[in-house]
Amino acid sequence: MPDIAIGELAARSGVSVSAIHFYERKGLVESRRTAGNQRRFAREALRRIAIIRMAQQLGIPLADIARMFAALPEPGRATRRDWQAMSRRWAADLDRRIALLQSLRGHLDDCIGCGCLSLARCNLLNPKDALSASGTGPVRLRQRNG
Amino acid sequence: MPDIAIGELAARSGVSVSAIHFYERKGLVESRRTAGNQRRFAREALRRIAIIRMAQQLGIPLADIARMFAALPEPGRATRRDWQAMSRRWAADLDRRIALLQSLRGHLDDCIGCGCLSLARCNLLNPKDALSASGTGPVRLRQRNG
DNA sequence: CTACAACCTCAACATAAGTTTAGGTCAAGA
DNA sequence: TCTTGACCTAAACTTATGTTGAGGTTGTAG
Repeated sequence: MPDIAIGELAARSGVSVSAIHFYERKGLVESRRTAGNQRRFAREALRRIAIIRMAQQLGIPLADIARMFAALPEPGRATRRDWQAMSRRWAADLDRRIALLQSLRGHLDDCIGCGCLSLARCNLLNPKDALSASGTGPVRLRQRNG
Repeated sequence: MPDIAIGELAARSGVSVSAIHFYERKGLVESRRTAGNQRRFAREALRRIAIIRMAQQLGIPLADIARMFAALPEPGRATRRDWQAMSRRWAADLDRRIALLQSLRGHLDDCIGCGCLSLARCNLLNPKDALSASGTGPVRLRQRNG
């Protein structure tokens, strides 16, 4: 099974052709060209796109994914260990997100209890408690900013 | 304590003046005007913005928040029960999100195990398993789409 | 009365992640 | 050979969530 055309890659990976063009422009996937200037993708591209989609579900922006990919060794030469490292980093990220959501969820229970009618009483809306030390207003969690 | 000017609202709520302008254009907050055409906000605006920020942390788009607000009774007449209903809906949403991330997290563990070198073996990357019945490619979860 | 900060509107710009459109090329079958 | 579908590029458009800037007004302190 040789390289595949973009249409097939799109069909197999579940993303649109235009999205693949876009990913290529962003350096997320690579292709070689046929004599007639058509793209041909190695099977690796299929995995890359799968990883892109997965990472997006985790809320990771394409730029970050691109950086991760860039940190891999030569294209096509990524070792099992490399992919594992990537997975581990994402797992850690995920854990952080889950923890944040769960903390928020806990506050929301308080909120349901108080009916949110009193700024003074509501734990979630009132920034004047322990959690607000890091900024103005009800800044409780601030995802991805560096 | 009467109505407050936009600068003070910004300072107290922790969002920028331009963001408040923007929220107003989107119908998320309301204001009356002074003789000199300056905005004056009721205290309710403070709570509204707190709620907006909270909801954003939950990943809820402004349009959804606007719809929630629109579903409330007359502005300023929202009852405790109304806010509770809103909180409960958001809590449910949060629960769904948390469940999704956790499922993803579980798959990621498999992925770390397999090193992601084999599309055939990796549970997360391979769409050909039970979870993929609902579309092309590795569509595993599809947040907010209706 | 004069400064100056805070306010106003409107329009343009920014970023992410693509999609759409327009105009042209390539490959394969009838 | 002709047609059709897959492919190519480039640029414009889209949605969300604001920020920035230009140019003008208000309100308050000295």
